[in-house]
Amino acid sequence: MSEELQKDYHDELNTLMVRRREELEHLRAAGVDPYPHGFERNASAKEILDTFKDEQPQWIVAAAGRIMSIRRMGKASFCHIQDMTGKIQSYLKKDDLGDAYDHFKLLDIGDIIGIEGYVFRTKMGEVSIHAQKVVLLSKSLRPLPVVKEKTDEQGNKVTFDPFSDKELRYRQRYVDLVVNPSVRETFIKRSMILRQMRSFLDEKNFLEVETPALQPIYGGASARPFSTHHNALDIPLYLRIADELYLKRLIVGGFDGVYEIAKDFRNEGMDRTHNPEFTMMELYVAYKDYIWMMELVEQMVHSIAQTLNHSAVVNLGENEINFTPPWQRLTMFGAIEKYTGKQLRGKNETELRSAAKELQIDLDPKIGSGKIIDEIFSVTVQPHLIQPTFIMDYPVELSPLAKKHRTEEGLVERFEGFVNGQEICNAFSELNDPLDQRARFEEQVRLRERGDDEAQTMDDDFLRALEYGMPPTAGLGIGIDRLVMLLTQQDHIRDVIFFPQMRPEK
RNA sequence: GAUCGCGUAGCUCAGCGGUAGAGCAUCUGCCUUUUAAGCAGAGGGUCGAUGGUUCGAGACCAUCCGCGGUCACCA
Repeated sequence: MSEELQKDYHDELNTLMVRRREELEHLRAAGVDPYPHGFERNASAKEILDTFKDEQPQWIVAAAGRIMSIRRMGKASFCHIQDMTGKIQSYLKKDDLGDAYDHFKLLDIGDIIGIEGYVFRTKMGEVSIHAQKVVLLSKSLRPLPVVKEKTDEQGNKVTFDPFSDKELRYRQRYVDLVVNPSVRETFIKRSMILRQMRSFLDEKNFLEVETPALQPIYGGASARPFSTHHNALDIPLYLRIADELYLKRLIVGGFDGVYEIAKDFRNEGMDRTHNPEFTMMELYVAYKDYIWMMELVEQMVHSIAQTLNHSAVVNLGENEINFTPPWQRLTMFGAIEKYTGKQLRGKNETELRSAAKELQIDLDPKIGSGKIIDEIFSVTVQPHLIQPTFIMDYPVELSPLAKKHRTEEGLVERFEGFVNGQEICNAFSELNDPLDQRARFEEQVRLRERGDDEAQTMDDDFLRALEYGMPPTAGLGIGIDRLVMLLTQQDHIRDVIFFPQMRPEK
């Protein structure tokens, strides 16, 4: 490295990084382009390992990837390179490579190289590439965490010094992905889940659409929004907390089935199951109701599980979860009765409060009867809902956008799906009576005035749309991140989001 | 937001008042089928930051920053 460069970097770079910059200069001096423009590959690590047969004629492959380990033995070396499909070993010999072998000696773990050679099996039995050409494709200037693996006598993989610092893993997800193969697998599964969901919905001829993420009036859920400002219009705007009201406008507009997979944003706390931005799938289908929607959810989730694992069963800790339809169906009041012995249907607020007290549930004195029932439900019932279960028919106060129950006074046609004690979807027969909807909004406005800052706001344009007439419609929302957590056995939302929200560094 | 815990070499960690340590990685030498390669040697740190206590602080105290767990709010 030139003295100037060294001086420039000396204060801020550790010796490992200075060292790599020096190697870069040596390679350039030797006429090696450390950042060439491409490399023609014809095999992946996995293909080579899966298809190699010892008795086959010589098979020349060209593979590329990141160097993950090097074992140098004087005039010959072994290294492992890793591509998207896995790792493959390569054997490099001075006799075969000449000058290129000397250049190889300047390479490090983390560099990206291309290797051409024939596939063989080493004395120790590992399928490897006997290199005839090696070319540097990208010189790495930062040391990669070195994670070593060994296979013990029982055939189990033992990992040494895993890259495990959570802060580093999330801030530098690119490193996490390079070094922790299971992380890469989880995100590949996330993609497969989304792909299967789309193909399931597309096959039913539902139309994938896009609606505004920047909204002058936010609605469709009970949550606090992020707010921002549009300079040219000089108006406040909100990041959407849900797509619901826009998608229903599209049903008014004459589409029979629309869905959107999009980010929603909610300005609330973060924990195991909450990230401020998260992915939601919402689906609306004209001329259908919530009973129809339950069957669709069962089928869809089952088809996703099946595609992902070739099985309807997912192992989650001690539980074996079976997604095979039909799922258990319970009404909300029926479920509470099943797990507490108490029948709360038709009880007034005072009676509900005393029931809660008997169950040793502390309640906020401000909340009304709907929320009291919800609270009792989530404490006494929800943890028991391990196998996929639909809970149906919620109190009207909890659901200002859902249609009144066709027979049960005071309830709405709504269901939530629960798996492993967690909610995975929310759906209802959509409220399409414009006068009823206006009254529900007015009730929400009253709640807001009483200090409930999560109550929904009046949306006059949405009401205008309903006044033109919306067909009977079934609607559904599925939190994609939580579904992915379930199907990939991750217990933190951060582990299914590539770049979870973090405080900025420094 | 409240509360508890953590922050030491590139990575994973030990040290808990008395000269900053280990393994891997890195560098030098030897080594042409190794695989946590091996053998011999070497370098590498404002111990998260700032104040304080002390003859002396990585360690004790205070404040701040970052991360994590739990609770609250929520999907």
